[in-house]
Amino acid sequence: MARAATTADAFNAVAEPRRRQILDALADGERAVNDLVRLLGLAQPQVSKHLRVLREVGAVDVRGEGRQRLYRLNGHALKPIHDWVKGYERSWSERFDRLDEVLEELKDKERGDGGDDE
Amino acid sequence: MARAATTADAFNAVAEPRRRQILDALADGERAVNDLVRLLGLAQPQVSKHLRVLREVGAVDVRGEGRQRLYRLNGHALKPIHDWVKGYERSWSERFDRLDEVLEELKDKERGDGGDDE
DNA sequence: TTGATATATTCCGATATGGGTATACGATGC
DNA sequence: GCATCGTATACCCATATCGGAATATATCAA
Repeated sequence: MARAATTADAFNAVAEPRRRQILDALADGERAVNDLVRLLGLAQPQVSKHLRVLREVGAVDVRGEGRQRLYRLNGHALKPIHDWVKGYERSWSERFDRLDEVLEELKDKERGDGGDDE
Repeated sequence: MARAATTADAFNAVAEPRRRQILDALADGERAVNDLVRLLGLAQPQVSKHLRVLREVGAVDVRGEGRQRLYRLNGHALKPIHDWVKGYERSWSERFDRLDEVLEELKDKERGDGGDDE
């Protein structure tokens, strides 16, 4: 138990730049493995291995077509990432800066009125 | 060159569940290390190490206060993640489903007219 | 059947990683 | 100065992971 599993979820799958490249390449449609090999300039086994990881977290689907294996993006698996990181959007979005100020003011007011719990 | 660097960017920093927990814990304000230790139920050295990674990718800032080290969230470092994953939002958002249909129709039409390249 | 093409799997070696434990370092208090 | 608290670092170990090369598997062609 020296190291927690890593490639088991979308966050880890996507932590690898090559895998993000693969997903990006699949963004505009299905692609065969060799197609990706050419696009990414990686060795074929490496690509297959990355695709396996992406498959295991559900980020891509496969479909056999003759001797080819066509991979297709399944962005649904990325939703958890989006959901998580969205919570931090306020940290960089000016749109939220103003909102934060307002919330602060409200909190102050509540405290002044009769805020108690917590 | 057997393995690419991993913890060097925000994607990797955040791939580790504990580190996400730490960020989540910092969401509502500065916290001292021991505070996080208690909150996460991890050993102190582990927490310090995770904090180091988060610091190195800029996801947290530190401030010395007496013998304490107060860590504060810096969500700005997470923006690249948000930006990247946002591009895939259409994959799960129904709001985009209809748009995709329309685009498909347009593509079909173009092909019928005089589509050629690729 | 044999051969070629497309892809997946296996084995290997190098390295990064995370947890555990001990220890070093810095600030504070006595 | 010495003890203590809060935190960071060093060291070790087990394992995961990546890339590379070789090989296995599947499909199609002749």
